[in-house]
Amino acid sequence: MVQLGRRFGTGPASLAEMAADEDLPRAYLEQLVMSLRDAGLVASTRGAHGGYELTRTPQEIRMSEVLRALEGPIAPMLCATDDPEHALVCDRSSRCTVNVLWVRVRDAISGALDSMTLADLVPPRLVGSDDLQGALISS
Amino acid sequence: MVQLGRRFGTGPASLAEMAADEDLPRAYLEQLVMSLRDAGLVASTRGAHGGYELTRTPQEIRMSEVLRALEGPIAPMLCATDDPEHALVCDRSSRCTVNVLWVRVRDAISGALDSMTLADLVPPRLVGSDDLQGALISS
DNA sequence: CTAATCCCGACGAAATCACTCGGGATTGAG
DNA sequence: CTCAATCCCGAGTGATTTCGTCGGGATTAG
Repeated sequence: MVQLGRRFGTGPASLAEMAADEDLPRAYLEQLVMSLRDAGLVASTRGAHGGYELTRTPQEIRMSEVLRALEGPIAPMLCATDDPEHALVCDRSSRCTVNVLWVRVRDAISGALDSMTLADLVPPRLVGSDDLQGALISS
Repeated sequence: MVQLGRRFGTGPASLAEMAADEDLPRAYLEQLVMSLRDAGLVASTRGAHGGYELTRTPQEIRMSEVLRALEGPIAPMLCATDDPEHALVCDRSSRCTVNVLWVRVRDAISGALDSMTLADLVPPRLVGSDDLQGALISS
């Protein structure tokens, strides 16, 4: 996703390119990207010169969305999951008082993940190139 | 630990008792308790009528300590671990910008875990017993 | 002495993770 | 039209972790 964030606006990037850049096996990367596509975070273009690209700007993509797409609902424990669909009541729930702890932990994680967007992780362009002369002063 | 918190001050509890109360296999519970003992959270008494008990009051035991004892250092990823001993720099660290995210997540988890003590999870004694008549009004 | 209890190392089944494999479907370029 | 590039997708694999079992030794109260 950071890859795609960096290339945002320059057209689709193929799996082969990304795999080379990130030094990940192409077939594995494919699986990950399919999850991201299913979640609506990236769009694919099929056929020659196809590839993947973000469906929104990096600023608009919260890391919580990315993580949920890749790893499923945020849930430090089964009894404290994000997703009401998969809410699971364990058979100990009557006696068990620990659930409130996991809910707090989950909310802490969600908060941290919600507070960062993909843009926060896309490495800033290195200064020094001549098209950015005023950048240091103006920012 | 919640078990032991409830029994705090009433002498050691044996594995057999706790296993029955919590409906966990005794042999497995044993492993967990050994970790807690190694971490100094519980003390053991050997021999007949032996067992385990907390070494501090429930109020003095942070849940972060319990979790670290049972699950190891708090680390959503290897590159963002709590414990400087086991700090591991992954071979992608030069290109990878995601580390800051994991550090934030880790700190969020640590914060949540530090903010709760075992006492927060020990179920309050049920009211209605005659030695607590004024409790409802005074609280 | 003996029964209750902790101590401890080894083993095992099931789930998960990171990944591979093989082939089918779609599309742009020549 | 054809072909190469590319996405689509289900199935399989090996390492690791998790949750648990097993068997026996050491210690101590009664």
